[in-house]
Formats: sequence, structure tokens, C-alpha cells
Amino acid sequence: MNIKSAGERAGLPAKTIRYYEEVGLVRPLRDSNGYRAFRESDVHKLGFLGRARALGFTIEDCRVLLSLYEDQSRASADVKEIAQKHLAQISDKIAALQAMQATLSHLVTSCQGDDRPDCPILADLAPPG
Amino acid sequence: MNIKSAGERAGLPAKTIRYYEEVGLVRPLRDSNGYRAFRESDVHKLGFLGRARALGFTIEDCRVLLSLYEDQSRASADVKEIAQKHLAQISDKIAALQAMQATLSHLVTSCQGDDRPDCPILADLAPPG
DNA sequence: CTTGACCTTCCCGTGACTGGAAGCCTTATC
DNA sequence: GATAAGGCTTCCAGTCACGGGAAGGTCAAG
Repeated sequence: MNIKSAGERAGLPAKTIRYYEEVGLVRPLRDSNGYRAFRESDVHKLGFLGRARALGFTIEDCRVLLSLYEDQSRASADVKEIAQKHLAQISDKIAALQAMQATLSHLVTSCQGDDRPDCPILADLAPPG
Repeated sequence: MNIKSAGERAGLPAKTIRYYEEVGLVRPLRDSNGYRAFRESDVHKLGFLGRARALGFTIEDCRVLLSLYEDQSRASADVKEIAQKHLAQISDKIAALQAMQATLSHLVTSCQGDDRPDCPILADLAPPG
């Protein structure tokens, strides 16, 4: 199977798949003309990667998750640990964004938004003094 | 004032200040020895930039906000519009992260996390079929 | 035989810095 | 006056996960 079909089945653009090969996440065979030849197992892997990336796991996380996925004697604790660390990072990001959101939405509601120059948003950004 | 002192007063590392000069956000004078010479107004600007960046505004947003800040005849509506667009983007990011969080936290709680291979997290990442 | 849709590799750009190398300037100490 | 420490300069490379686009080979249809 060529790269485009594989991509359509896995829900990934061809560029992304080439990148995944470059970083060693997938290793398709090659036809005699140099075209990548994807097996079912490759498409399967790509689907796995697409879902993991959609959950925000980094490429390096994906590399480990994939190896655990293929390791029949894995311990689920190893998977859980990666997921928990990732969850913690997500929570941190959410908290940071919510802090920005709180400050900004307060400023936005207090700004008249008319053609006059007075603006609490700029006043808040300005250094004290 | 040299770059390090300016950075300490504005709460920014020297590297960041050099970058801001490179992209034209600040234009300090130069001493005869080539050192950057920061005026009070430069430090003031850097403080503004630091706060705007802390609220998540992009460099390009900062560029516009700074010009509005220095424009005595600005309309607060222009500032408000930028802030509202930014707020919308923040909300989008939060929503995306919360979706990941919901899925992942569900999977994590359902994973035993022991030394057995059975793992709902990997099962969810695996393609259907 | 040509057209058009594939495929290949290679290189550049993204955002907002950060790290590091090579080298000049200044200040303090001996 | 020599030396060492620390600050300053510029420039280059790397980050993360791709996406855009160029130059060129391949293939199936008409």
C-alpha cells in the first residue's frame, strides 16, 4: 500500500508519516521503484500513533508507548505512569491558561471598547509607577 | 543601563531582550563600546512586554499593543478586539486540553497499574478491529 | 504520447526563545 | 602591569512536530 492510502486509513497526512519514519516510529518496506510499501501492521501502528498524538503525547512518549504496546510481557504500571505524568502536564497547562483567562476576561469586561483612549487593559500592562 | 540590569528591572533574561530588539520591539541606544544603553523608557517598554507575554499575547500582538499603548489617540476598542480574539484562542486551547484530560483521566483510573500486561490505555490507543 | 496524479528527497520556515562558542571590554585584585 | 572574573557582543544551532514547496522520477488512463 502506498503512502497516501495508508495515510487515509490511519487518518494522517503523508508528510506526517514520512516524518514518523524519519524519527524511527514506523519502518515500511520499499518497492523496487523506491515507493514505501505499508503493511497492515504499519497502518495499525500509524493508527495507534494518531490516537496517541491526539491525546497530546509527545513523539518520545509515543515511542515508549508503542514499544510497550508491542511488548506482550509489559507491566500496565509502566503505561499508567507515562499517562499520569502526561495528565499532570495537561493539568498544569490548563491551570496556566485559566489564570490568563481570568485576568484577561476581567480586563476585557472592564474595557469600554469605544473610540476613546482610556483602556484598563493597557493600564494593567503598563509597569507600576 | 546595561542589558543585565535592564533585564533585572523588567523581569526578563538578557537573551530575551536581545531577541525583542532583533524583532524590533525595542530599540536601545548604543554606547561607544557597542554595549546596549537602555533608557528608562526602554525598561518601561520591556516591563509592558513581559506582562503582555505573561498573558499569552504573541509577539505580533505585543507589537500592536505597544503601538496602541504609545498612541495617545488610540481607541480602546482596538485594544479590546485584540484581547477578545486572544481570549477566544485561550478558550479553544483550554477546551482541547480538557477533552484530552477527560479521556486520559478516565483511562488512567481504569488501568490497574500493576505488573500484568492488561491495559485499557493501550487498548484505547489500539485501532478498532 | 501526453497528461495528471502519484511518489521520492531535500531544504526552509514556524514561535519564542535558549544554549553555546568565540572574542572584545571592564573592573578588581595581586 | 599582568591576570582573572564577569559582562558584553555577534552568530550559529537546536527546540517540537510537522507543513510548504521545489526538482525530479513513476505510473495508469486516454
